Amino acid sequence: MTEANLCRTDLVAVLMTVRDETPHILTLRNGSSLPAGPLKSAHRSLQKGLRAWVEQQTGFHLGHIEQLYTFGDTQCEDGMRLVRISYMALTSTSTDEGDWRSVYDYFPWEDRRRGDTDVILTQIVKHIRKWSDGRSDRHRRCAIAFGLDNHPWNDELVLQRYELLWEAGLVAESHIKGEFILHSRAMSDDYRRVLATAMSRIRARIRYTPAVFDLLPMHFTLFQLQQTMEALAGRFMHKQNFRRLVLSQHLVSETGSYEQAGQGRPARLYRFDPAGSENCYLAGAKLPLSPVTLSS
Amino acid sequence: MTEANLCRTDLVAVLMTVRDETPHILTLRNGSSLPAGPLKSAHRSLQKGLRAWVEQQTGFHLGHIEQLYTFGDTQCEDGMRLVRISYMALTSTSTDEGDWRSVYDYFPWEDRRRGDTDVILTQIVKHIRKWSDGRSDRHRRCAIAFGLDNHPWNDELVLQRYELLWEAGLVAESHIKGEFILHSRAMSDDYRRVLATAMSRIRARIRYTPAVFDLLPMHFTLFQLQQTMEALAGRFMHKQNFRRLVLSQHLVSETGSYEQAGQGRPARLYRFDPAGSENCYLAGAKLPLSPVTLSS
DNA sequence: CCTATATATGCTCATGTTGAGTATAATAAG
DNA sequence: CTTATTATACTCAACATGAGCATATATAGG
Repeated sequence: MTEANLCRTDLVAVLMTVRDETPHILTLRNGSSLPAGPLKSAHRSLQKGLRAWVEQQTGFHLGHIEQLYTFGDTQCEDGMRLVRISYMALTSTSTDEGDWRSVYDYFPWEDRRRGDTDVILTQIVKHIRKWSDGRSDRHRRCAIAFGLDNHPWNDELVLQRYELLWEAGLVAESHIKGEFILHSRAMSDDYRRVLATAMSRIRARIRYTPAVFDLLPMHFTLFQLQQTMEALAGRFMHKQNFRRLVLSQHLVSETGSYEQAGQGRPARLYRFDPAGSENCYLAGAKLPLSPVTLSS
Repeated sequence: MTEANLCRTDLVAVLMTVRDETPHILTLRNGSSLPAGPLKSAHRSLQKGLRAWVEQQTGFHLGHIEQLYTFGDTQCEDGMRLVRISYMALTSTSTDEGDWRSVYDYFPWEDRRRGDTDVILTQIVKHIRKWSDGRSDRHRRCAIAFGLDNHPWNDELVLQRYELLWEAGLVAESHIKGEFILHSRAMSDDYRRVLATAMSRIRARIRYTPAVFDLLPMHFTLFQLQQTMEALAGRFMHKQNFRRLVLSQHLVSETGSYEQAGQGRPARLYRFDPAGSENCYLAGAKLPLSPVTLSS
């Protein structure tokens, strides 16, 4: 009964930072792999183990760490199952060391800030429509994922989009060989799916947790904050409204000093204010709850 | 280097349903354990393996299945690490078979619909204030988790609350022996933490995915839907506004028939409408994004 | 010094969403 | 017929959001 539950277990890390207004990840083997290694039993929790392992290997200080997903689909040569536990870790440390690559090399269709992304998407739509032709379930999934038929573009659906492209044979990793492969960087061992999971997760996280601040220096301008959000979301935001939103939540407080002037009026510098972070529900519980209060 | 990554791997399932306006879970060993078993290598993906395993063991049809978290803290007798991959599964099948128990037996403080929950919470606050006395970080965590100091009660923080109680030595499973233990049902092997994770997750899920409908029969009234949500959230909702919200999202469509009248005016019966489910962001992306549309 | 340009910041306003009710409709029980 | 009970419809103030205009403060070039 219990002889079958021995598995090889690996940790996989998506180490993310934002530089040059673009999210970057640490890669290995010429961009085709993510940092991964066997689970050592030295640490009490997996999370602590991962932190220690990555910090030791890379020398970076890690901010927010989050477990993503545990994959068990892979079979080893020896017939044993390989379980891979994936994590996302954020860092603001930017070094030239290590092979950092833009996330959008792997998902060019996810950066809606570039004007030419529409060209890629038009291409995708053409092929994916062919794949979903006559299958209403596929058609609906595509419409929702890619924002067709009056559906809005939902930037959090990175994983759904990647899986559709995989199913339709439009990426190199796919199990079927389509006659057309999208121009984008591939990865081995399904690591690109792990990366898609990470992007979905971070795009969701920045909305209602203060996770972005782990990607910023101690002091920053509101526009730097905005640009970091934009880099992750792959979308432009309305500058004045972004200010209003952030300031109204008291997520940041003024440092009193100003940015080293470049062009134009110098911007105020702010720091993250943890005291306001519990209000960081930019989105949030919109159920029509009746109020509940407890007298402390 | 690779000799250390052999682990025992177990699947753990939180099988949830709602009956009698209360969320229930399937338990074992007199309520002290959850269904768990070794990972068999028969199935291609973990998710499919779990579904087959639970459906075979229990005979229930499972709706929404979701991976919760992978725990690696446990050490076996033989020195090998035990990795436990936990899942939540929803079912609307209600049978008398199996040892189903109310979730609120394990977390009485989470059901804010009962008037006497305030008594429990007052008790908790008394002890937890003592524990956090003079430690501002602890004080802040408690305030946010338990809705003190003008913080609103956030029903999604089930796990945070449980972990605080655990740290403070107020639950039986705790590593430290407090002089006071809260009246609530305990579990072995940290299963209660898994359950807390599941409750946190489902309370988040019902807000912006149509997961609730997996807990309802095919046809239902709006008030049944509301009561199911209330059971999970542990909160009462405003009836008229709940209707408005659900109907405005086109999440349901009328069946044309009416409930078998009990008291009062008979209620219309509805069914879930998957066509509207992509609008199920009751909460959602409230970033001030600039609009993006793609001409299909 | 004056002007053009660039950026930051402040403010307005129409529209939509939410919280908290009041009002009305349709049934059962007495 | 009256009352109790539940379902459903509608109102209204407060607040949040999307979109844009207006002003402030810097640099660069004449």
